[in-house]
Amino acid sequence: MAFTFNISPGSTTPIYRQICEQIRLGMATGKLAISTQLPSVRALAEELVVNPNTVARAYSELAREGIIETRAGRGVFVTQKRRVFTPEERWRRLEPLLDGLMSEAMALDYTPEDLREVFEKKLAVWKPAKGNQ
Amino acid sequence: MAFTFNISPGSTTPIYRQICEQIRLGMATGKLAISTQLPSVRALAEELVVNPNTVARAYSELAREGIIETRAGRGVFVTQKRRVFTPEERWRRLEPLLDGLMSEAMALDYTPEDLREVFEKKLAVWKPAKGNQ
Amino acid sequence: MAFTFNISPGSTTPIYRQICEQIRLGMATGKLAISTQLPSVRALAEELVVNPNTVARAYSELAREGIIETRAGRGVFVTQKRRVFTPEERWRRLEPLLDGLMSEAMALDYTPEDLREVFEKKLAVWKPAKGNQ
Amino acid sequence: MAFTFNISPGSTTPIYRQICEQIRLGMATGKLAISTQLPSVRALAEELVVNPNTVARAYSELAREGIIETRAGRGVFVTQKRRVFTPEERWRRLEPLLDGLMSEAMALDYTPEDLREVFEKKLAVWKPAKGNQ
DNA sequence: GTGGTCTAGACCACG
DNA sequence: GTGGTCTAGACCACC
Repeated sequence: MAFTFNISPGSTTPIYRQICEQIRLGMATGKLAISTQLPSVRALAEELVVNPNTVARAYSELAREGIIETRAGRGVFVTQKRRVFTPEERWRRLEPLLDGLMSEAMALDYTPEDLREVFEKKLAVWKPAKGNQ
Repeated sequence: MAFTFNISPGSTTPIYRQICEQIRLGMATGKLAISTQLPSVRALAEELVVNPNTVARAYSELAREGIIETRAGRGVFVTQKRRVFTPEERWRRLEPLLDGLMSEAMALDYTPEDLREVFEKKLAVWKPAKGNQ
Repeated sequence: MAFTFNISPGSTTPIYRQICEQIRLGMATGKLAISTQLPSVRALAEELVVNPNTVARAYSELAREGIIETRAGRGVFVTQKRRVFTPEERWRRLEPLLDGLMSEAMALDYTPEDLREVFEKKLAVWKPAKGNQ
Repeated sequence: MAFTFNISPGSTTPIYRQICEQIRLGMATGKLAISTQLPSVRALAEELVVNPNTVARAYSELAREGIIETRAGRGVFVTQKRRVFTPEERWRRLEPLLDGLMSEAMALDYTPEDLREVFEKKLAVWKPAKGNQ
């Protein structure tokens, strides 16, 4: 499998979250199909040169969301995604990120138009996800 | 009172950051005009039932962004926004928030269309900022 | 030890700022190379006999300037310097220091020639910075 | 007398210090000759729209340095400047400002050449002082 | 009265 | 172990 991870240890976002994002992005873009096997915690940790605990945390996060499944003794696999949040729960989680984005954008003097532009650009990267869900 | 704050101490986003966001939103929507005096550190701390240091931190953050001005012994004032950061730095600060938003939205099963919709709704709230700066 | 700090708690300049200056000087003179790890907040606090918060404040100041990088759980590292501020902002921050210097020098009866001499002497100490950034 | 003050209340440098600087600069450039009478505390406070205490503090600072003299019931006058500091004392006061300047300049990514240039420019403004001391 | 700095010590997220 | 956040309360400079 040709899936490669891209982690920047110096970023402000935690490494375990970056790993989560990479896997979600991989699924979204179709690079990680359902039932694909992911590298083991140990293997991925070695590949990314990070602490195995960090990888384990990322996997457990994804497992809690039903995105991946660890089958005892067999490995970690991408699974059909289940919808586990209520609409209220989803909004409760998303809204602060949206507020944070707007607030920071305003502080940085982005115009609404500029912000929309970069938003759409980013969205285009994620969009291929749709067909896969 | 002309401006009321709304803080949730249990949130994952730090209190000082929530204060920053509230003030930026107030400015963006025109509720806080230029040269308006903000509540004193101690007064706001009492109102929000938080430590004065927490408020002070929020204020100093905003001051560094050039959004407010603190005059020793006189108080804190809303000021004409200055452009402080280079374009590269602005993007460097905004992009991770955008990535985080996309990633979380996808994890929550938002479709790109849903996400765009809530984005535009939020943007409309902030947009009045433009004419006021 | 590769780098020693020199703090005077009785000075008019805040301790956290003295720490910043020491580190910037270290980098400027090449004693602190890029990707060098700095002492941990707690370790440096103990060494200087100051409160950990004071050290943390100095570090966060430098991080905001793009001079160092703090990686959660791993430590603080010297980083490649980024240009963070707009030219206007840079001058806005430098000019008052220059004015203060001139004013104080004149109050102390320094002649322009004397002042230039000590200026050049100090500049020579900092100058090695250039090749290192 | 045509001497006018120029105070910015929003600056980071305290107002009383700005007043001191203005008067020193006035003397330096010859606009305030020896024996010139300065405005009274009350009058200057009104002119600058600041607290009279602030003006009083500036005057007392200058008086302590022997730059001005308040003659009971007659007013405040510019006087021959006396040298009141030992060489060590002078250096002890000047050096931290010089260090702060260098450190900030380095943090802002000024090259030594750039810094020298703006230093010389500022010095040129102060230079006329020489003939007057 | 105002904000700025510092200390002391707690809790949490991250690796 | 690391840094980030918050609280509590002190002292000082400024107005």
